[in-house]
Amino acid sequence: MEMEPLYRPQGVEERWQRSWEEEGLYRADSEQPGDTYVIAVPPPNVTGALHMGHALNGAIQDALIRWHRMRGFNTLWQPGFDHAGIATQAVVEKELRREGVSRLELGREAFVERVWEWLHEYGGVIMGQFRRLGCSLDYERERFTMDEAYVRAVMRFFVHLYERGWIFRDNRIVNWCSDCRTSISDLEVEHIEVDDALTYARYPLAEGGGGISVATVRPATILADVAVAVHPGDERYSGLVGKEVVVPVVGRRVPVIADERVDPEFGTGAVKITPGHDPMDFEIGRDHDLPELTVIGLDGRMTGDIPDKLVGLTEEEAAEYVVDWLRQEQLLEKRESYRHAVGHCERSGTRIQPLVSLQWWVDMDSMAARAIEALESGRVTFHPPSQHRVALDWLKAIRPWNVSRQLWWGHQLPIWYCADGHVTCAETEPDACAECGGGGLTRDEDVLDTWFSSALWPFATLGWPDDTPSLRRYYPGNVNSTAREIIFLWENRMIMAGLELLGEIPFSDVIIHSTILAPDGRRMSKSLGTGIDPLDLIAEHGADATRYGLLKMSSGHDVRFSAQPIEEGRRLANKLWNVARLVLGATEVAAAFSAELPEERWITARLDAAQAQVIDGLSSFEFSRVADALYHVTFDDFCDWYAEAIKPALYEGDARVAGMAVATLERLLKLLHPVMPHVTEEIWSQLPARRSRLIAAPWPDVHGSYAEEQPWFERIQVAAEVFRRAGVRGSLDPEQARIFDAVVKPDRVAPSTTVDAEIARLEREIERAERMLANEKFVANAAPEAVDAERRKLAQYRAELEALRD
RNA sequence: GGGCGCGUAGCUCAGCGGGAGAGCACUCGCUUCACACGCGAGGGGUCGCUGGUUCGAUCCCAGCCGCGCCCACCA
Repeated sequence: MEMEPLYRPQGVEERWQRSWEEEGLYRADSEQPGDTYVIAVPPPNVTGALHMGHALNGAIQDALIRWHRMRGFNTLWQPGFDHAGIATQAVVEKELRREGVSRLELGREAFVERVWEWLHEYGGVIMGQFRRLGCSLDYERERFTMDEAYVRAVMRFFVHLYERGWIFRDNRIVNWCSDCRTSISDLEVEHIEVDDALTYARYPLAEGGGGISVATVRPATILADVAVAVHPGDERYSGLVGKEVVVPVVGRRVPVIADERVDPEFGTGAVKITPGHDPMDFEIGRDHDLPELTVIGLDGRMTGDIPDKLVGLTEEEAAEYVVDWLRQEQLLEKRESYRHAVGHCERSGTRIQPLVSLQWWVDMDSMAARAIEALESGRVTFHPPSQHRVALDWLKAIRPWNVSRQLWWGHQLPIWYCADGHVTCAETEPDACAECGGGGLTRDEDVLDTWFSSALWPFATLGWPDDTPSLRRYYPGNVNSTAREIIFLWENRMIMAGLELLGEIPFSDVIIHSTILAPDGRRMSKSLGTGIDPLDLIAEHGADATRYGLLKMSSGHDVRFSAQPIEEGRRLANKLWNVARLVLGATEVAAAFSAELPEERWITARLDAAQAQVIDGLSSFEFSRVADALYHVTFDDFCDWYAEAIKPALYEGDARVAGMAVATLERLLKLLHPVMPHVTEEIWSQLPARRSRLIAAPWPDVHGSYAEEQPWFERIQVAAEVFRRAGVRGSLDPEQARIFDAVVKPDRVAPSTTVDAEIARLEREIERAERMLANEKFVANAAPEAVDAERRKLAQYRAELEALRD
C-alpha cells in the first residue's frame, strides 16, 4: 500500500473498526484463560447521541481495555443501553404531540408499543458512534434494560427487597413534576435561584386578639396549614405554645406547637406548618401527629377542602386570592422580595411541587450500612480520592428511596391488588392473592425509577439472576468510569445492589472523570448552544486525534474544551505515520541483530522510560500524563533524535540498522495503541512479515538494561545534528555553514552547541548543590537522606561534566 | 447553609519544598530526498493578594479576593 506523506484518518479508521469487530477481536470469551479485566459501560440513554462526556469516557475506558487486552487479560467491555424512563417517554410524547395525539388518547398499551417502534427505528444510534470512536466493546453482548432477561432481574431485585421487608407503600411527600406528571427523585431535582415574594400574614388567636405572624413564599398553601410552629426556646412565643390560631381564608383552628427545627432567626421566628406541601413541614407533621392536607393536585390545580371558587385555579391565581383576602381582613403585614433556591425538574425545567402522595419506597438503611462498611474498609477506590468521602457522606445520610413513577415506559411494579386491596408481590403475575387467595388481581400502574434497574447493570448484563458462565467468570469487574453527577444515582446504588444480591462490590475502582466545559467555561449544553459534537471532531481530525486530545485535556477537575490538544493528536498521528514511512522505506531489513549501536541503546532506554510513564499513568488513571509521555517519546526521542541519527545508515541501505529501527518502531506502536489504535494498527499492518493484529499483540517487556546510559544521549544529539546538517550542506547560509564546518568531525562525536548547553546545565546543577551543601542550616536541619541525596547528585554531576569535557 | 476544587507564559494546562515547564500562539531562520499537520533557534511569567511556618515556598498553613462544581427540607 502506498503511504502518502499526509496521514488521512478518514476511511482508515472505519476500515479497522470493521475489521477488528468482524475478526472477533472485541469478543470476550469466558472459556478462554487469563485473569479477567471487566468494565461495564455506563449505559447511555437509548434515545441519546454521543456527547463530549461519552467521548471522553469512551476514550478512557477503551485505553484501559486495550491496554489490558494487550497485556493478556481476558477482557470484557460490556455495552448496552438504558431505557431511560422519563427521557424516552418524553421523546415519544413529543413526537405524538406533533401528530396531534396525546398519550392519554392513545392509551397505555398502544403508547408502549409506539415507544418500541420508535426505538427500533431511531434508538441506539449511540452504539454506532462508540464504534466510530474506536471503542472495543464486545458489541455482540449488547444489553438493554428492557430486555426480557433484564426485566426478570429487575423483578427479582424488587421481590427480594420486598421479602426483606424493605419495600413499603406510604403517603409521603415527593417531588412532583406537574409537567412530567410523575414524582421524581431528589437527585433529579435541580435547585435554581428564583425571585419570590415573602408574604407575612397574621394568624389570629382562636380565643381572640393578637395572634402570630408567619412568613411564606407560597400563600396558596396557607389553605393546607395544620399548625404554626415556633422554636421551643423562643421566649417571644412561649406563652402561645399550646393555644390555637385561625388559618386565614379557611378558618381552621390549628395548634401552635414547638419544634427544634424552627429557626427563630428567620422571618418572624414562627412558621406555618403545611405537611402536605413542604418537606420539612411533613416531617414535623409526622412527629406531631398532624393531618396531611393537600390543596394542590397532581395537575397543579387547586383542589381539596377549600372554598369552591378556588377549585381549579392555578397556584398563582389562588395565591393572589389569598393575598387579597389577607389584605382585606388586615391580616397582611407586608410583602418583601426574596431570592432563594427552589427545586426544579431537571428534565422539564418545571418548578417542583412538593406534595404528599401515595408511592412505593425502599428503606435503604440496611443496604447503605453494608456499603458504608465496604467503603470504609477500602474495598473500592475512588479516583480522585476526594470523591470517596462524597459517596460515603451521601450513604450516611440516606433516606428512603421513592421508586415508583407515574409513567408508562419502564418496568411496571411487580405488585398486584386483589378486590379486597391486599397486596401480592411476585416476579410474575400470580394466580391468586397471596393473602386471601382471591382472584381478579390488578397490577399496580406505576413503573420503577430508571435507576432501580441501572443499579443491577454490572451483573444483570452477565445473566444474573441465572448462574451463567459469564457471571461466574466476569463478576466482580474492575473499573467503573462515570461523570461526577452520577455518583449517587448510580455508583452508590450499584455498590449497594451488588453487595446485597451477590455479596461483592461490582468493581474495585471508580473513576470520576473531568467534566469538559465549553471554551467559555459554561456547561456544554444543547439548549445553551455551547455543545460541541465529538462526531464533528472525529470527522475533522480523526478518532485517534480526538481520543488523544480528550485524554490530554482530562485531569482531576473540570476543564475547558480546547481544540488544541486534538490538533496536537492529529499532528502526532501524522508524525508517526511519516516516521514509519522513513523506517519502512528502507530497502532491506535484517532478520537478526547482534551488536547494538549507541543510538539503539539510547532509544531503548528512552522507550523504557516512556513505557514506565505510560504504565504509571494508566495504572493511576492519570490519562493526561499518558498522552504527554506518548507525545514526547514520539516527537522528541523517536523522531527528532533516533530517526535523525539512523537516517544516514538507512540511506546507505544498512539492513541491520533498518531491522533494529523496525523493531523499535513496533515497540513504539504498542505503547501508542491504547490511545491511538487506528493509526498504529494501520502502520503495524505494513510492517514486514506482520500477519497478526496490533490490537491482539502482546504489550512489550521493558528492556531495562540501558536505563543508566544517559550519556549516550549526548552522543546521539551530536550525531543527529551532524547528520542532519551533512545532508543539507549545500543550502546552508554562511553562518550555518560556519557552524556546520565547526561541528563535523570524522568520528561523528564532536562538541556542539547542544553539548555546550548540557555543560551549562550541569554547571548550574553543581552550583546549586554546592550552595545547598554550603548552607550550614540545611545540613544541620534537613533530613539526613536529603543531604545525602544532594551529595550524591553533586558527585554524579561532577562525573558527568568530567566525561563531557573529554 | 454544607462539601470539594481552581486561580502558574497571550490561550489550554502540567508541576506542588531547593534550577519556573509543555502544547498552541508569537518572533527569526530553513522550498533539508519521513513529515511545512515539518525542522532549528528565540522572546514571553513579581506562579491571585496578604501574612505565617522553614535555612529555603509557586509548592505547606491561615486569612482575603475572584471563579466553578456538587450537595442541601430556613418557611
